[in-house]
Amino acid sequence: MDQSSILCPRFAKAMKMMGQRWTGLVIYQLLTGPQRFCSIESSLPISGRLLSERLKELEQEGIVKREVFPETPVRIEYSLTEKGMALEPLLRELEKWSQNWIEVEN
Amino acid sequence: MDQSSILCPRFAKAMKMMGQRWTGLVIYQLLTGPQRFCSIESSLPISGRLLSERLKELEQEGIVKREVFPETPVRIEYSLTEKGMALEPLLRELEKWSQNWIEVEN
DNA sequence: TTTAGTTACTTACTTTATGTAAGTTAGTAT
DNA sequence: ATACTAACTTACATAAAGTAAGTAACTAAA
Repeated sequence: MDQSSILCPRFAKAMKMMGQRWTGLVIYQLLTGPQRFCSIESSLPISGRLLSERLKELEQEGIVKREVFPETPVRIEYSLTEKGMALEPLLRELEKWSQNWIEVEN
Repeated sequence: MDQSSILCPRFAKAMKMMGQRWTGLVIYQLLTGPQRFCSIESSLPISGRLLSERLKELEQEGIVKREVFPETPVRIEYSLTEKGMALEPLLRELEKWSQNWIEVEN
């Protein structure tokens, strides 16, 4: 478990983030536009507990922006920052790959 | 936890795979060419236990190919299949994104 | 002919992450 | 007061990951 070749720390960090359950799908969902908590929650098979956790992490990374609208009941919108938007090509590549190489069923 | 919009099952499956710890890094490492177990193990901070598990999963998905050379001691080489190679653009996108948007330290 | 060395794994066990469900907070509306 | 809503939290069970030691098959050295 000692590394002989050095992994680029930026790349390793990005991998650690994207290689976390739900992160990619949450960002993918936000590519369709700003959305509130319950909307993301119902578009993915993720629980509120984890969605809350992931959104917090993504906000800290500067990938997601959280905006509070003091309406009734309160509306909170999540959207992608420029850094988050920059992930679109990556997600489109995964989309393409999955269309070309994954068959469903199992 | 009910989905109102339907997630494409191919994309969801690809996400589940790539959004697993180490999967992306193992494939990234194999992009540099066929390699044996101990070589991958020492190039990433992954343990033998998990590397063995991931390689088995990737082999089952048809992303990685395992070849046994009955030398002394036995040599086993892992390489990417065509399906695995097709993930290169995706990994290059992540590489680019990380160079542009991630700063190291923390 | 014991002893040690090599690669490629397994097994056993601990810690961390995730899944599930119920509960909380703040602000109306009835 | 009671109920309703959105957005979370908390508590607890299960699954996945981390760590370290062990195994199998073979060779090479003492």
